[in-house]
Amino acid sequence: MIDFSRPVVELALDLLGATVHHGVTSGRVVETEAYHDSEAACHAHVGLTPRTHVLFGPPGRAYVYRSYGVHALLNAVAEPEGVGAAVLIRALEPLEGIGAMQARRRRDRLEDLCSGPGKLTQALGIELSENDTELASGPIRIAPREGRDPPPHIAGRRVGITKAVELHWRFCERGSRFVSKPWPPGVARPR
DNA sequence: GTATGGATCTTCT
DNA sequence: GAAGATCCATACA
Repeated sequence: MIDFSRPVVELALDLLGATVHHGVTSGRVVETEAYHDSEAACHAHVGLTPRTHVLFGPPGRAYVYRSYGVHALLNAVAEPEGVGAAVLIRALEPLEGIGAMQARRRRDRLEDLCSGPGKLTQALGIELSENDTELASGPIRIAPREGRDPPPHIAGRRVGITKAVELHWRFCERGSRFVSKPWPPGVARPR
């Protein structure tokens, strides 16, 4: 089992290589970002609101919210209840249900299916109604990776934020073709 | 190949 | 009324 109550940066590393299942589709996590209420980029930084109460709730639940009015983004709530923290799942390597993903995404290339936080929710069919569901028993499930240690990875700046950009809380599996872009400055793109 | 702007909605000012 | 943890089509080099 994954211990979602761990410190959020540790959990972000723990989720690299884990598998996300939803319906007939699944994918291997190759990119994550950590968010914590102590830093300004986190939604929970503003405190407890109707939007952020899931982040402050018990660990191991899904926080799904709408981004830019268009996309659903999937997070795993971390740290003990009362702390607002979550790991954003930013990219997956498609494993099962690839035909369904291709149909939902209207794209054929595997690299175009889950290489971004809005893309993977579309590919897996994850919706806002699944906000605040249990990751152990709900529609979205996350299975731990094989092996104890995280795969080789690169830490860098988080993407698409303007606050707390100095924190290197983004983790990419080294060498994966399925991570999102752009790459953070100063990090060579693997191929 | 890079650059730009539109879509569209929840939250907070 | 503005901003935002994004993606994609289009324009141009």
